[in-house]
Amino acid sequence: MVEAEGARKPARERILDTAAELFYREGIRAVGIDTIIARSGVAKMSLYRNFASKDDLVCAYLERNMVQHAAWWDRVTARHPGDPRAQMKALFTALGHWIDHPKFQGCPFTTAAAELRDPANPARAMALAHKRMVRDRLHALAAAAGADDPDRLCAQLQLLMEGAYAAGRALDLGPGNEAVASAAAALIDGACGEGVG
Amino acid sequence: MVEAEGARKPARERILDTAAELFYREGIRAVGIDTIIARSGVAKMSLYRNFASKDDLVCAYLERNMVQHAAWWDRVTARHPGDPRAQMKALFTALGHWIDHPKFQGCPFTTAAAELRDPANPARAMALAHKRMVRDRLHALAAAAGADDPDRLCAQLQLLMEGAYAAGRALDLGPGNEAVASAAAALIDGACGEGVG
DNA sequence: TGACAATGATACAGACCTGTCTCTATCTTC
DNA sequence: GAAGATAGAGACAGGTCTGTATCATTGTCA
Repeated sequence: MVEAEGARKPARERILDTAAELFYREGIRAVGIDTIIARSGVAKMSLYRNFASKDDLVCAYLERNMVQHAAWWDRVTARHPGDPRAQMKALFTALGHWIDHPKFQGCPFTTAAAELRDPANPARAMALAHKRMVRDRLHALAAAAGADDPDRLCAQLQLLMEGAYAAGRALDLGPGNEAVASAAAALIDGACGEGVG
Repeated sequence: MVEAEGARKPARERILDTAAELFYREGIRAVGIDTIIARSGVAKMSLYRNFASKDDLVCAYLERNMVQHAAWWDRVTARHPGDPRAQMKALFTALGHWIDHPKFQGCPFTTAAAELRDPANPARAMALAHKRMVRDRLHALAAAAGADDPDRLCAQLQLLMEGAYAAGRALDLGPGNEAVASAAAALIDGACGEGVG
């Protein structure tokens, strides 16, 4: 049950690691199965024994990203227990830092939805479901912070969040972190009353 | 020199019309040459006689979108001559309406950049150049409106703009127009002083 | 009528992509 | 050592994609 430290990872993990890196950096459609197996040093049949299809692998990639995103969210908000206003601001400050990271390539879910337009695609459905989950968590924070209109603040903040992802990926807007955090603070303070900071 | 009204459009225009519709609705990589020629009722050689390659056709598609976008921008700002603050607000109000249109599928430039990751791709370069042009126009408006920090306001507004494009395309955020316009107004008024409306 | 340009139709080459099949090698567990 | 699970190697089928080549057709203008 205990994995030895130096042991080689099982094929499934190596495939998923490689696929995640390539899908994120180069795009889902741009990365073929052959590239993934070559880069992960795995036989093609090992891939198809672990994943039913490329679509299935893409779903596993998004699934893992959802877990990582939820952990990131929890980690950031945990720094301000019981203070939803500070939690929201901290999320956008952290987002501003993240989009400046050299490996940043935009939101993997937004990108996946942009690449996979077929409404029947399960990976697309996962991406949209993730966005709804983010909206719900944002809405809960907005309501807990006592916003005059939680619906409006939630929508405004999600617009800002998507904008930060898009701007950080494709644009050269300079250091975007300051604009992200300051815009979020302006919207939050405007919606919750200036009283508490 | 005068085109007859009922005359059939030349092949080049028919190809570009069809390609623009399909590229925008279904994505660039998802639409093949064969689909474009079948839908536009054109021979394959007519396409390759007018465009050197698919990449060239994609560039022509983006080029035409740049012209249309500039015309849209001019049309909206012309409604408030000499009033840069009202011009900025009007742009975001119009953007909010546009993203609710049933045919809206996001920003064609952002989507193109998401689909075409190769830095050497000329279409990608065009998309990024367009974003820089938008930034410059926004910055000019922010400065003319007397913003305390035009750089910051410009960056904030472009984040919001990209967010509106992303949210309208892939998400079901409900009527986003109100959130777009209200967030823009809050940021603009906060940066320019509440005095003038 | 005849020349010329633009266009349609269609076959084809070469590359790439997903997914399957077969055979072999290794590793664990008894 | 034997059995069974896991994985590597590589050929292959069937489809799609871009781009080229060939030949027939239409429309225009003189």
